[in-house]
Formats: sequence, C-alpha cells, structure tokens
Amino acid sequence: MSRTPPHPAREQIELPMVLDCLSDPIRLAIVYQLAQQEPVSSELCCGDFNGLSGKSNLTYHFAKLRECGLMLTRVAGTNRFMRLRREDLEARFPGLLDAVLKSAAKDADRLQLVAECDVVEAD
Amino acid sequence: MSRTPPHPAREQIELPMVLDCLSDPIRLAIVYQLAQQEPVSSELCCGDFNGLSGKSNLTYHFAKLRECGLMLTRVAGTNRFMRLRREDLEARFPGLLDAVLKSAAKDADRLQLVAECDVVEAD
DNA sequence: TCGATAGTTCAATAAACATTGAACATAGGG
DNA sequence: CCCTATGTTCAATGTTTATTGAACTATCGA
Repeated sequence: MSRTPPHPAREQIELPMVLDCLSDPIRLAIVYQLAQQEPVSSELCCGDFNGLSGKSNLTYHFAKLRECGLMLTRVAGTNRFMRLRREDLEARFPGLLDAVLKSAAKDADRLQLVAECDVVEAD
Repeated sequence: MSRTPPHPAREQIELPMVLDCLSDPIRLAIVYQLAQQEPVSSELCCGDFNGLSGKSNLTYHFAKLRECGLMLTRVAGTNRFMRLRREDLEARFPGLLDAVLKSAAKDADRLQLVAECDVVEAD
C-alpha cells in the first residue's frame, strides 16, 4: 500500500480511454472538482471525494483515472494526493480537457456537480 | 423500416452520453469520417462505413450515435443518410466536437482512422 | 505500543455493452 | 412483378463495467 502506483507516460495516453473515463458521472465529477480546486491547491486527497461514492468504489474510479492518464497520484503517508495531468493532456489533446470542463460547468446542475464553493469540506 | 427514427432535442443532449459514444473506436471512426467528408458533402450513407464493421453491428453503433445526439439520420428510399449535428453540439458543448476531432486527427494512425482521401469508395 | 484514520484488495453480483449471424422489411430497376 | 441492394430486427454470446461490503495494510499520533 506504500509505493507510488504506475502512471502511463505522456505518449501512452489514448483518446478513447480518456473519453471513456470522462463519460462516467462519478469520474467526471472527480475531474471537475479537481479542476475547480486548482487555483487554491493543485491537489486533493481521496477523502475529499467521499461525498461522491463509497471509498472502495472511489478507489476503483481513481485507478481508472490514473491508468488512462487523466490524473497523477502522489503517496504521502496515509494519504494519496491527486492532481490533473493538465500539461500532458494539453500536449496530447490540445483544448480537449478545457472543452470538457467548460461543458461540464454549463451542465453542473444536471450533472450534480458541486458548486464552486461547496468543495470545502464540512468536518 | 421506413419512418425517420427518433432524435433527441438539442437540450436533451447529455455530456456523459456524448463522451461515451465518442469513446468507442468504431463510433469515433464514424464521426471522424463524417467530419472529413463534410466539405464535400455533409452526409454519408450506412454503406460508406462498411469497412469498419459488419452491417448489423454498424446499425447498432448508428443507433447509439443518433440517440446521444451526435448525428442525424435521414431516410431516403432504401438508404439512410447521416450527418453530424454540428450546430446543436456547438450550442450545447462549445468547442468539444472540434477538440475531439482534432485529437483524433493527431492520432489517426494509432486509431486506425481513414486518411483524408481514403473515404472515396472503391467499388 | 495501541488505536484510530486513510485507503486498498478481493470476491460477488447485476447490468450494460459489443459482436455475430440469420431472418426480415422496404424500395427501386429490369 | 420479381430480384436485388440496402439496411433493420432479434436472439445468443461473451466481455467489460460499476457497485457493494468485508477483510486487510499502512501510517500517524497519543
């Protein structure tokens, strides 16, 4: 449970896998939340997403997001911090992530995504 | 087999469904081919995609593309002509389709998409 | 060293998905 | 009017997917 999990290299990131990853509502919410938080801190840890589903289900979705190259996981003690691989995605698929995020933002209600300020947890 | 099949209204087009549709290599190839052909003629008929898979499998993928709002089917005699719903998609998700198409073009080899001039059929 | 916290792993399950071939429907040309 | 070309429908199949809970591992702080 200790070592950094494997990530694909930039050139290994595949378009169909990325689109498939983003097509799941829970994963889209994770990516969206990560993007929202970016101005404040570029990473969030697993627990910050507990509202979206159960822990073991989140582990499953985190793995998918990591394996398709959408995000990066950093292990720090008992926490795992994740952040978007913006640079790599922009290099591989220019404009794609932003277009998806903007589209998601437009439909935030419909997609039940958190509002900009709900990200701060309650305790 | 005669009447025009149902299409979702513009406002019913959902982001996750669109992304999921585009995440399948065959459907991505269909959309890509449709986009390539646009300058020449804005529509293609089912048979133009026979290289991608068997007919009944294509029917299945066409239905998905239609139901998620990516393309429009027009019935003309024994043919079905399809075209991209560019305007509707641009209105709902600005920049998204273009970003996907540009990304697909970059990876055309990897994705086994047809080159710009292979679209013309052989006979 | 103990206990709590954070997250993973595993097995089970139900649903959705892609693919196939055979049978069918429809329209148009000889 | 039949024959052919175009495309659909249906049922069967095997695969992948998302979700759950229980058991587990590792780290930190008291």
